[in-house]
Amino acid sequence: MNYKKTLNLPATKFPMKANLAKREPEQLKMWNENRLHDRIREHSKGRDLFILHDGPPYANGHIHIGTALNKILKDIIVRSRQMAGFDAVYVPGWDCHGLPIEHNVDKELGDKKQGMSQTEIRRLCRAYAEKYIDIQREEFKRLGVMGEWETPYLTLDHEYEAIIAKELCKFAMEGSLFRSKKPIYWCCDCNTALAEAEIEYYDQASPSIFVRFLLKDDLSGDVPPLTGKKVFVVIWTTTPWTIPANLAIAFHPDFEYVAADVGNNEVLIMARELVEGCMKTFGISEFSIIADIRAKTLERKRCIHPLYDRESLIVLGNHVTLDAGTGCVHTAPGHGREDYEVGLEYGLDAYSPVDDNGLFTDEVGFFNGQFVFKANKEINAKLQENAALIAEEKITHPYPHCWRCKKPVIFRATPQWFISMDKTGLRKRSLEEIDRVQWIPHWGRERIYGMIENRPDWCVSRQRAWGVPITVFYCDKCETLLMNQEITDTIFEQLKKHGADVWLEKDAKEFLPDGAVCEKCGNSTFTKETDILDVWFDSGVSHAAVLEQRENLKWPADLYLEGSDQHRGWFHSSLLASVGTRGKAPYKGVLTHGFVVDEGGKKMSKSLGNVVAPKEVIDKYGAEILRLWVSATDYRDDIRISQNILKQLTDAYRRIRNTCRFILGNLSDFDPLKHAVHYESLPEMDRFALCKLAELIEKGREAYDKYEFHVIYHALYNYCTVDLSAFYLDTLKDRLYTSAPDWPQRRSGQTVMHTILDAIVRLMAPILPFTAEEVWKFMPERDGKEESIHLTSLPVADTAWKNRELAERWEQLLEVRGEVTKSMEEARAMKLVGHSLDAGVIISASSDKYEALKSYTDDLRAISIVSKLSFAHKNNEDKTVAVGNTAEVNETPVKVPENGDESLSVLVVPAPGNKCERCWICDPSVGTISDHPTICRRCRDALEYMGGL
RNA sequence: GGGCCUGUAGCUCAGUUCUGGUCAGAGCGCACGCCUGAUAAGCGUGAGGCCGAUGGUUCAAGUCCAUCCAGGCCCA
Repeated sequence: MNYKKTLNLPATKFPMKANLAKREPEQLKMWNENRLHDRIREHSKGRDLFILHDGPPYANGHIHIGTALNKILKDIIVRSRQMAGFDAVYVPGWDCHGLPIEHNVDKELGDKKQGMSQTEIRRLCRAYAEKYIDIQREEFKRLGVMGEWETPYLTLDHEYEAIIAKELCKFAMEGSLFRSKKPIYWCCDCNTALAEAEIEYYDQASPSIFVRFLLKDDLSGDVPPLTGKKVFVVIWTTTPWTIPANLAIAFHPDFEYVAADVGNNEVLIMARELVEGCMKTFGISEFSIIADIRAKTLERKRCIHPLYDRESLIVLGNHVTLDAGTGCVHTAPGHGREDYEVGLEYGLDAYSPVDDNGLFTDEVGFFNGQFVFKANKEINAKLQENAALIAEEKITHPYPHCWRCKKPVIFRATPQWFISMDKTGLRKRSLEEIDRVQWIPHWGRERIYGMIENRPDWCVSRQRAWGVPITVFYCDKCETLLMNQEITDTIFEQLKKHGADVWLEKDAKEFLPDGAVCEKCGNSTFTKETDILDVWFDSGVSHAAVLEQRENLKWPADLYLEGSDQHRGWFHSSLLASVGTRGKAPYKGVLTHGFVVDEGGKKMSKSLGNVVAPKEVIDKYGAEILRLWVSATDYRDDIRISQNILKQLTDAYRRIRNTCRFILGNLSDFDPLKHAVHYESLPEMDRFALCKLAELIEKGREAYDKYEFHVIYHALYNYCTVDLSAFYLDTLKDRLYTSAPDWPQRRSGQTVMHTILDAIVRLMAPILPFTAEEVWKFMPERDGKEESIHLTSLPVADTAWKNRELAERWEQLLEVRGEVTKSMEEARAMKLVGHSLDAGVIISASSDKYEALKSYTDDLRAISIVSKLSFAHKNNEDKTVAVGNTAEVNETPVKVPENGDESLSVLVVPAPGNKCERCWICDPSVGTISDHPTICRRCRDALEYMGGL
């Protein structure tokens, strides 16, 4: 007789091989056809909302591993909150305006751009953005990210553009929007402003000049050795043409400065460290240091400009270095970024007497109308004439050039629009709001607080084409801003209807009420601003354009989740945009993740060749592996990825998958309604398994709540490996396979396995949505079984399952099992046994242990998976073993192992009796059954019960 | 150069704050062995770390302090 056929071996069509790269797209298709997302929305109507507001990725290029990480994290959160009982609506978005798109369109156009209208270029930019939105949308969907992909929010939507304008108008009406000069990169040849990204550095020869400024204020009070001397401060510059715009000289507050007497009653002030070198350059061999001067002493003292009858203020700034020059830095706030910054602190004007073509204006007198670079020579001559030029050389250094025409660019102050941080208390209110937000990790608070505390006013204007215009008017005569509710409403309606292009196409008067006059000077003609807005303003108002607009969302959001760089970016601009107009932060919580780096912790770069593309991972392993990777790491730090790490994750995935598969195989004949065994009737071991499951569920739920997914990954994985595969399921096999199908010990095991699988599949669903769904479909049908795992909820642990006393008892049994397996290994090494069922075990225990364990003899035998297990008393004095009934053993004991636990030792012997052909357990009853001489009594009973006899 | 953060076995993570002492752990991987009734599976045993480095505080430091090194993000 073929007894194998009488066993209940696992049977399932659930494939062992995941074949994710192929199966995932099919699953996606199916979800799409079944309108799963819509069903989930309907299903959760009326629940509390949980809103994770999507930070819009930039609609340019394919997604990279960092974008994938971000979106998967969001998806895990949305799915887990959904399954925790919320209505978690996720509306993805895209950031569509801005320089990179315009720049790429520019590049594609080349010379064709000449003669094209602003509107035509904008149309191309729009098409470009839309193209990449479609590409990225598919890429995100492929990751298994669920959301309203059919109706995402786009910053280029007409309504969104209208809201951008409307929010800006609020700032204008409130009085925090103002116009002021600020230096920017400017190409005199292309006649255009340039962004940082459009600058290319090439080496260039420049003049290098040292100029002395006569100190106007008398310093002899503070520094007596200077009494009666002519004191000069010496500066160095490579752009003589900015000397006419000099308004200050900057000193470092911490450097040491000295006064060097160079004879002729003249004294030069420079940084001590640079004196020697400079004097050589100047050709001055005879000099003596006559005083040390602290920078603080010089602060706010005044020098006389070498060319004009004007003062130059001495200021302090940390940007001053000792790398070159004199340690006293020529400062023209209209022509340098740091100059501008330090100028702001001292209330200096961003003076820039240069026009769009790079020609000096008539303000500068002598050089009026000259091109700045050409004027260098003449300026030097003039300085020479005024005895201010101490030295003149040539220097080759990297200098910024225009990306398009490759000509050197200049830094030049032009009028820009700003949102003031302090005029209306925006800074103060924002700082207060920061403390009302939950920052995860907690240090996010320090980071953004420091930034808001120290940042300058927000420059919101850009001189570009692809963006939302700054929809304001200012008086032609006095430049006063004109803005009121009526104008705001008109602008909003116009943009909502026609998009932002309408601002360029229509005349100013179409937006202005009849008879509008400047409230300051009464003039009735106005300039329509044509600058566009900083794209950070676009995305910064998403709370208004999305959260407030859509009925299924709410304001403020529960959570914003982006990389930690967004403390400076979106979290920052969103906070300002919201506090400035609503007085409150647009989010209750902000979660940040780190950046993806390689296995060595180095950032990814093409040159290092360590870039991992999401597509490659998906094609090779599947999106589930990428998702598992996201869940496995503590994303608050940098996140490492490598082939090695992915390999490990595929192993882990297989283990989880196989565990599910094994359970499914053993549930093939299980109907939960008919066969489930009540908790009270379960054997202790099964109740212990449920106790472990309860621990897992609680840990998992708590971890989801705290967004600590790596805790779930580890808990789930360890549970599958340690608690299930290596213990419970392995032990259960005998019961499942050899019992008659309906025997209670088998149904008990199935009941518990079904409960376990139901729980772990729910627990993994937010992380592994594809696999969870696949398993779900193979699970036994029952009344009320949802059609999709994603329509269910997270598992709940029955309070009855938690039984500490029982758990402690069984942890002890597991320890004994550990002793047995150790001893088994020694017996194996001696070739005494192979399969553990070949062995019998005699455990010698001290009296207390003996009493505690004796009644668990059968359980211990089962969990040790040996054929026979018996107990003997142990004599602690002489460490000899008294085997109770040696007749059972038949063979000479091999060894008394020196176990770590002195009170317990294990003796492994060949199992008594013959091996049952059916259940493989050695038992004396084998051979005693006349019709079935190769099986044991238990198997005979099973066969009889099944009607096989 | 400044701000914020990170550094425990080959890998992924526990343990690290307020609350210093039985705290050096888990799983994987690896090595060796077993099984062939989860089989492109399953089980067992074992080896692996001077807790980034150096100083300090303390009776006692992975845990507190300082400095340094390496790395990340954001600024300059």
